[in-house]
Amino acid sequence: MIDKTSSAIITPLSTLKFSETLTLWQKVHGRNDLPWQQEITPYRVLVSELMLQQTQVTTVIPYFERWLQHFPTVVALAEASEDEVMTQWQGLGYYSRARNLHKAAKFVVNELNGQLPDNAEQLREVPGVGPYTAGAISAFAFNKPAAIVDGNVKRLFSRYFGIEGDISSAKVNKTIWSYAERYTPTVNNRRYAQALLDLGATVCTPRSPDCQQCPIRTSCNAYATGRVDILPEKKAKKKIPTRRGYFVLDLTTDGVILTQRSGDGIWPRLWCLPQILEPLETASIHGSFKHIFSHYKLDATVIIESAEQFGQRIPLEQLDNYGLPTPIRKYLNTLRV
DNA sequence: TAGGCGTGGAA
DNA sequence: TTTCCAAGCCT
Repeated sequence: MIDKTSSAIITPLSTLKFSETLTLWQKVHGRNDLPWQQEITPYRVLVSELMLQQTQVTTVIPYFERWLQHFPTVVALAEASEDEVMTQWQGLGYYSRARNLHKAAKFVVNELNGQLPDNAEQLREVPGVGPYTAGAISAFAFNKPAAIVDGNVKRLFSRYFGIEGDISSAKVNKTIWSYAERYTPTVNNRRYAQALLDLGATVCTPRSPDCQQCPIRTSCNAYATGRVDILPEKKAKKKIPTRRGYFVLDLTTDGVILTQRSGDGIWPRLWCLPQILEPLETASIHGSFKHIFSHYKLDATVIIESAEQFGQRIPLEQLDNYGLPTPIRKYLNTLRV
């Protein structure tokens, strides 16, 4: 006897059929020419995964290529200076990732005999490697069974299984991980993991998903119930505040005064114009710029003032050897013309 | 546990 | 112009 209430609800594919369908789809429609998918090594996967945290593929590609030129091996990275590391990372954002990657390289060389572990549990001990990245390295670098849950998987699974509730909540997160683990195949994990990300990034997109191209739409809960545009559920975002900032410009023919910021707050360990709380009444304004961070807007004023005591003078021609925040670099570049 | 932490591309 | 948000992690 068929239960009328449940017969209206779509039935998910079996775990085996699910992974097989996605894997076959990926082979034809997925991304298989990304730089970190060639000459696969644990180090290359580690670098790519740290760079890809909250950052789009097209943004990462040039940084990844340059990084591998400068730091070809995990040993080379472990032996590099912090300034070299920050210089190579400058412009990519979320700079704690750069320090974590540097720490990770030292950790691998000094504590792990130069070898990344192949399982998620041990990978979690590596600096900068969280639950997603641990699974990703296990699957991508070693082709081992490992669950991965990132923004793509959350969106894909919340729609496919019809999971309601705030997608950022701990409860829903736990539910998604549970599905992710249950549906992880025992073979072809590299391609299966790539399939999840590719499907989420190119078909099951946040806005205007292309359901007609989806290989699992006939068993998708959201598609069957007309909730593709409703799931995943997100709570309203708070408006970000605006903060005012004052930066000191002390420029002579010998160069500009820069100071290395602390490890706390925004732009940790990057070189920057000295920042002050309040300018003197007599200070003259050189210019201004605005910048938008993830959590606040910066309305910056650049003051002309002596700043010898705040930092060191650096010739403009040598700026490329220092890691500078993007808006500061852009501002200084306007002076060099 | 919720907020801090960048930047740029796309609609 | 505004808004969203992207292969998250750390504290």
